[in-house]
Amino acid sequence: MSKRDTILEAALELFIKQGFEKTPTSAISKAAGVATGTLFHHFKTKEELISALYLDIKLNLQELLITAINDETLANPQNMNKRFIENTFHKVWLSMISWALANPCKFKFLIQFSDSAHINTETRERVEYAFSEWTTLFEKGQTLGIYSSMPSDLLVSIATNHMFTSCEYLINNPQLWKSESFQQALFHSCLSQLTPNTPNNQNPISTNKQEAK
Amino acid sequence: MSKRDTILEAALELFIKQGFEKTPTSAISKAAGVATGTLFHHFKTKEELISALYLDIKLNLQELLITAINDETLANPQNMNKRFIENTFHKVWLSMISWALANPCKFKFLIQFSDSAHINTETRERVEYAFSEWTTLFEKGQTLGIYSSMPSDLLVSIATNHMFTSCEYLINNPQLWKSESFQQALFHSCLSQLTPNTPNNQNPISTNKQEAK
DNA sequence: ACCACACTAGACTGATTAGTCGGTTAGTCG
DNA sequence: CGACTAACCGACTAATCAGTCTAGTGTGGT
Repeated sequence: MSKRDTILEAALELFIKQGFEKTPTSAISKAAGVATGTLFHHFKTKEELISALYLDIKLNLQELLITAINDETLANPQNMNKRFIENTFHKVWLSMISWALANPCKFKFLIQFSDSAHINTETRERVEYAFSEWTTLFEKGQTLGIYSSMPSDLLVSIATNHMFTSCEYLINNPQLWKSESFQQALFHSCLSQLTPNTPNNQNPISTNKQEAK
Repeated sequence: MSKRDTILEAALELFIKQGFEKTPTSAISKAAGVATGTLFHHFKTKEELISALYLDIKLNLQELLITAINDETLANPQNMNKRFIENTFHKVWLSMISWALANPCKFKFLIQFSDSAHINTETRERVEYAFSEWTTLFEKGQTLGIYSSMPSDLLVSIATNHMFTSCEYLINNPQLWKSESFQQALFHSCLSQLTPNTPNNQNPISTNKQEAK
């Protein structure tokens, strides 16, 4: 592994344990087993190191989610139907949680520092483009009536945050993920917050399926 | 207003704008219009200032939510029925959002720093007791079958995060809150993610799989 | 008038830390 | 080989910042 990656890895671990402030660059280089000079050879400033780490992680995740969306799109060319949207959404959901469970440190980093003032706007913007595909998916779903008519960016936030919450919980309780019925319940929870407020799912007595359109 | 409060207010504003690290105590005292000595007279260390600010804000919010729960409890002595749970939940939800809209800075502070390593465990624990009432409410709802049977602490996390997400969105789009139908849709969204997975609103993806466990 | 005390002030200091610099090593290519 | 370059090293420095110290100030009690 390159020294650059070793430094990033050491930084990630220290940052989520102590935060940016309480992690001097000296501690990072020491943990990575390199000299201060090496660290500053690869990253001009501490801020650049933080940005690089953020980008590394965020791009890694975004690529995964984009892949999930595109795979589904390719598998289903006439992609404006209900079934397609539902499948894609489920696939993204699954990718997200699997990634978090496989990369708990990276996930924690995002949770802890996505809102942080240390990540500057420019860095953040270099990565947000991926959300457009995600937003498009919701807007398609809205025109088909399977999602609530609230603003689509709100739907995106709600869905994303539900996933984040789920991931956080699963990292602390990984055994739950083995249960098929739990997975279903969790996905149902995520999905149902996006569905419109129809009489149907407000009143459990009715047995009619909703066949909108 | 006491100098102590002036300092806390200035600190709050600077912290959410720049983060803890980039806000030296000198900047805080300057913004508050007091001398360094005064700041350190009221707070022994910078850390203590941060903790005090966190506690101030968090206790303020917790008290509000507890009040919302208790008011409802007093108004409805035989409190084990479905209607009561629903009303209480709605009241808490409303209190939370109203508070965030009325105190956007405090709200942002919580969002940004609740997970931060700067808030030590001890400080955090001094405040978490309030969640027990909240958890109890969900457990009652579960025994009545109106909430999903997922772990109750997961339900609490999911509900809380939904509210936080909603608040964040509303702070940036306050005009939406004026619409009665939007409020209803948003509340429906928050509530429905907690409801059990009945055949009625079950998602089609899981229907072809074995449900028994 | 006088004291006691909580509060205020801001220059100062010791410690820490981001980042530099001059020099060494390791790899590459003609 | 020899010349060039990128990666690496760690002692050093300039700057910053948390927290101290000493010296007031205003107020209320006696």
